[in-house]
Amino acid sequence: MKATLTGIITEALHSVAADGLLQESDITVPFIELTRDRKFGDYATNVAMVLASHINGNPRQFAQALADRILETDNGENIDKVEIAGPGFINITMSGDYWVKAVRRVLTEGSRYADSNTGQGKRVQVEFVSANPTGPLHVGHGRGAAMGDALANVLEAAGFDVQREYYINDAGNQIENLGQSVYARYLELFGNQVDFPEGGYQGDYIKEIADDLKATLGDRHLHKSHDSVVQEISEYASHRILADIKEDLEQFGVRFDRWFSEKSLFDGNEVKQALEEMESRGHIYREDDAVWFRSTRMDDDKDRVVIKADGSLTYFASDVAYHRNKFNRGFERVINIWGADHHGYVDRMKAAVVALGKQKEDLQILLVQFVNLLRHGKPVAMSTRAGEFVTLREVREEVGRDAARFIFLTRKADSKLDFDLDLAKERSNDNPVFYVQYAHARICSIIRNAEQTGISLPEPEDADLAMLVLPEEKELIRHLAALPDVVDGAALALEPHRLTNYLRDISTTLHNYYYHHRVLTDDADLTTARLALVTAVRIAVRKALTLLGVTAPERM
RNA sequence: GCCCUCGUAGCUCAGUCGGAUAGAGCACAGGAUUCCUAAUCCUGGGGCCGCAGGUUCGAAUCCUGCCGGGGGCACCA
Repeated sequence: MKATLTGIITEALHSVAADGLLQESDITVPFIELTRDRKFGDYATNVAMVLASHINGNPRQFAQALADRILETDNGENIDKVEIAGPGFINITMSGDYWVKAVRRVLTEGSRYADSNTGQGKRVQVEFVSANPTGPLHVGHGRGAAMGDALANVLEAAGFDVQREYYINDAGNQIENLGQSVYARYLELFGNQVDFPEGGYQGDYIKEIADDLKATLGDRHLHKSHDSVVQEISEYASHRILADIKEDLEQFGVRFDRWFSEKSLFDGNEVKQALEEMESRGHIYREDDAVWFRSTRMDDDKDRVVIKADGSLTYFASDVAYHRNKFNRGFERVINIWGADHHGYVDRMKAAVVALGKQKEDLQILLVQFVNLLRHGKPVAMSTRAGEFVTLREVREEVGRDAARFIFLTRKADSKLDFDLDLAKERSNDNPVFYVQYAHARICSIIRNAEQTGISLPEPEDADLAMLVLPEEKELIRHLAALPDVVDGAALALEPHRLTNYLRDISTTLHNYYYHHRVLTDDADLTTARLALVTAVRIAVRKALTLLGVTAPERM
């Protein structure tokens, strides 16, 4: 809806420029915001002040001239009133007709409401979770999963062509380490005394895998050579863990378009090709028997080794190959969601992307901060090393998928998150998930009651929406009209948490309205209008919840 | 030591491209239900936006320095 206003103001600016008050070339897209205080009207723009340095005379005078043109341009169609305030704000009050159209649009567009073409079909890849298949997903991965999935949804709604990908680190030493760990536990099951590998995986799940190995294969592995056994067990264990990860993510409502294997990069010789490309572009040198990437040229702290002195490749080398592969697949933008512990990796990865001929901005890296789990108000101790951690599965089974996803998305990625397990389970207004879902269920309940008494949901054009004159109704409509901007903003800023804030706000407004006014009244026309309004609110709430990957229950 | 990041109400946090009197939830205090779900609503107190400079008509927001929390600094994965 704001687009209408943007168009009007832009046209008015050109008109003012034609009068000689402004250079045509100084015109930019005007910034318009929904006012936070109704006494400033519905929308406000600061263009007059922004352009202050380009005009003769003071901003207020310029604002007045522009205000006149705005009214002229609109010709009474959408705008009621334009006022100049403060240092040169232009406050605009929209007409009742404008708001009627806003509601009607929600009803007409339904689940497509708030979708936009901002992304213009640009191909974007979102890579997230990508946990090593060496252990179960923990809570931190859950936050990354919720974040990546919601972000992908939001980008899709904003008109981007999105692909969701999980990168499987199935080629490194950690897989071997996993195999060694399982092998050690396996030997123990046959009474053999073994030294558990240093830095091996400690969790109970390792013993479970060893148990299963014994159950299915008996002592077969006891008699093979150490190396071949470890390789076999590594593969078995990592496949099994990956299957569990996939199962977890599915239960969590997160799906991927592609599971990309690191090993495939080696099999396809792509790591070597990537390094050759970097070399041909002049970013590689040799020193101390190792091969280096001159990443300092691209703002990194220090140069990075890609081939070690012993001839083996670094983990970073395959990451370079992976990112080269991504861009070769035609993605214009690549977004990685990493745990905050990968912080130190950002600069070198961006350097690599630049070295491969892309722009620094083509790769965006979102660092997701740690989750601080609380039980009875106290932090739950976690240590991945010692195998003491709360898994995503445990949290999901305890608090439910909706609560977990919603809470993970209440904060922006780079701030730490307190996750109160007790609160997440609570069925009270303290629990934001229930609060929002209840708003949706409440509307559904009203609609059910209406249908039971023979009132059917109105068609958008049948309701006389001009009857919605209460301040609370106007507030609801303003929230409805804001959703497209919230979705676009969340997509462009990569901040899905804006939607959780939005949901809380519109839910508060709905609960307030519900408490003070009845939807189903004795006045048939008024009832129809109010039913149309709450139906529109239901559409908006459901849309926002869906983008976050949270269900919108019809009854609770 | 160097780099990144955060610092906003007692607590947890929003704050859109730099705008008008900085917002919300929790907690605390008080109140609301003959009627569509009380999993709800209303009212209230609460602030040196870490500190100091700078840029600007205007700074929580941008720049510099300092203080404090967190993270990162491998020929580890």
